[in-house]
Amino acid sequence: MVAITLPDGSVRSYDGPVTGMDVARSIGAGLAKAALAVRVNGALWDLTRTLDADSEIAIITAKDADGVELLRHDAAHVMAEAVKELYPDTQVTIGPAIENGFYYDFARETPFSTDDLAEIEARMREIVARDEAIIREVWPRDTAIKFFESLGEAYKAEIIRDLPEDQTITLYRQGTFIDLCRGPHLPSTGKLGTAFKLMKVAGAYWRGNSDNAMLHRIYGTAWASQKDLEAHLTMLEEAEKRDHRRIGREMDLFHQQEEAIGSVFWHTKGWTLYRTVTDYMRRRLEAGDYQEVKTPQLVDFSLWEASGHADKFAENMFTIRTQDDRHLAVKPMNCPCHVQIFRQGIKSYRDLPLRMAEFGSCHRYEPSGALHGIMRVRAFTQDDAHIFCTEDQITSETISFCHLLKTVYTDFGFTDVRVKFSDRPAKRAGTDETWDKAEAALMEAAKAAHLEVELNPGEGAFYGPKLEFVLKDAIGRDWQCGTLQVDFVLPERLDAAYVAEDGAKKRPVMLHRAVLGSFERFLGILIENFAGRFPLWLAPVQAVVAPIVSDANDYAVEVAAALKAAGLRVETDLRNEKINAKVREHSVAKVPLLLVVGRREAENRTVALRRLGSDKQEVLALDEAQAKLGHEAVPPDLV
RNA sequence: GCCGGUGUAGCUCAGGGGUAGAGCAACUGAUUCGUAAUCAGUAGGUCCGCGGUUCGAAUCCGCGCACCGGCACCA
Repeated sequence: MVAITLPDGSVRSYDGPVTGMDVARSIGAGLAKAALAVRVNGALWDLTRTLDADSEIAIITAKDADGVELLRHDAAHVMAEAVKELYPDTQVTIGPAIENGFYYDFARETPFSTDDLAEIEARMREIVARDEAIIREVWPRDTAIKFFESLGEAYKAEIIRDLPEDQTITLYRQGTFIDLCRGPHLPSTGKLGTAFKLMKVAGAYWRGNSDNAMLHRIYGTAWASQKDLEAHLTMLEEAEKRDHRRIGREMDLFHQQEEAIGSVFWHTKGWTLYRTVTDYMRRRLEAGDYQEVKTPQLVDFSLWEASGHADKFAENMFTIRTQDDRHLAVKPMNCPCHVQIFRQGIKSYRDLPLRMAEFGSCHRYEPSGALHGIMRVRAFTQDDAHIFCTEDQITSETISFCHLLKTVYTDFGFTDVRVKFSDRPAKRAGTDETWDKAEAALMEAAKAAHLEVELNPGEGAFYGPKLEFVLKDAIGRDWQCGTLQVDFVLPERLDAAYVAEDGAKKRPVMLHRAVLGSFERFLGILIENFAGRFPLWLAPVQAVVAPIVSDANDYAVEVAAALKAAGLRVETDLRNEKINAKVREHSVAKVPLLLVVGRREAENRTVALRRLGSDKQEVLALDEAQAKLGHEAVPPDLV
């Protein structure tokens, strides 16, 4: 007898061993048809695996997140089968499910072209129609290695060799295709359905290491239903429409050109946005008792050697040999310079915590392939600060930083924030004892700040562990912006010290922190998050006054002056165009407020206000509009 | 940096060994109009750059550059 407990708590008994499929069938034909896999005591299993002990199980269908993930994983296998049928000389490597879809990496001489995708996808649909049973097989390790080698599948053989000795080796067979896989899988290829699409080809290094061979990756997307697939494709189109490079051009915010690769030419409207953000941050920093500084662009290379940055990042620094044979670097970051300011004069424990902020203009020679609009550039400005403090102050400083961060993100409209904890990387400065101390201190501070952190092993900075703050935008994409890093190493290397209560010389701890990251990138994120439709306080042009007839021009100019006096960024549109055209153009230009004035308004000293995104009008007295809109346009920290 | 793709007017794009094309935008003129495109006309090009093939190259070939999508990188 086997007793099976279902998620609702009910228990079913079966004579002898049963499979997940047997249980699903005994519950109902509909469920049996929809079943993709089964969760057994918390682990996902194939439906065909035998349950020979009492278990708690749940039948997984495409309605479960796990079910969709299995679907995507199967899509990868079906794609591999299709590729092997069409191009038998191709080796298969790995092919996991990922967010929204799947990919598979193939090794072959000739890369796939986008034109091949249609053919591969058509073959995948045939394989789904064949409804091949997917069968799990357990193989002895050595036999499996020999088998894959005999097929010429060197990568698969290598994967098995690297698996732990005690790992069960499972292969999955569908039709004539057989693949090494941990599983589980759907019962047959037909269960995959038709809601998938191959998206793009790309290069990818074997095992993610750039020293290894480049494989050819095909990305696809797969969903539980055609409707979900279409919704996803629509979302991608929407994402493309909010591309910051496109909106930057359309709204005349900035441009980039060949003569200054990886740099931004900010146009007046973009720079207005930029200044609005920096002005806001400056006020927040002042309120948080930071002191602002400015440090040199060109710094002798020896300082970067002393800090340890040269060891790791020399190739990514712009350097200069001067006429008098000095070796300078354009600063790639601000921390060593801040330590130089800290070192001026004698610092006492009474000076701590000392919060030193800089809108630090930095240059890094980023690899050409990394550049991306204004999001990843070679010239950028960080909202950087270093907090020099004692070990005892790490917790309280972390708490107040988290407060600042939350306030700022909320003001910019981001409320969904995740936190990652990145600990020691393989290549690092400082002793293990120092790292133990730094990691423990940061973790404790994170707990005290009531943060729920996800572990991100091995991803810390070379000088210390870090918290990374990831925010979610309006269409669900993640952006890593804020960071807080604990550093016991740099103060030592650059000889920063303060005099403690007992008169002894001590090392401060440095907390490296940024809220936005870089202004360039953050503005890119803002542009994409709002799709250019900025909240009033951020909009480069907040209001346009548009007369209907030229008789109202003088009054329009007067209205604009009144709004300007109330602190708004306002333009007039006196062109000899119909009001329809003006409404359309300023709506397309994403101007939040449109004030239309005709003869009626000029006579009554009113304005007809139309807000972006609405086709309704509100007629207000000019005085009233001035007060009301002036109030609405105030940045959130000044309300 | 690596793999693949793209590069034609300000923008979106068509064309393709024989005088460079459209729509929108721009400019000029007319129109004074009540909430998402008024009409007419004019002008606009190193077809990414450099070399090669050819009587002739924007088109074919080679090299380079930039950008786009990934990978790797991200102090």
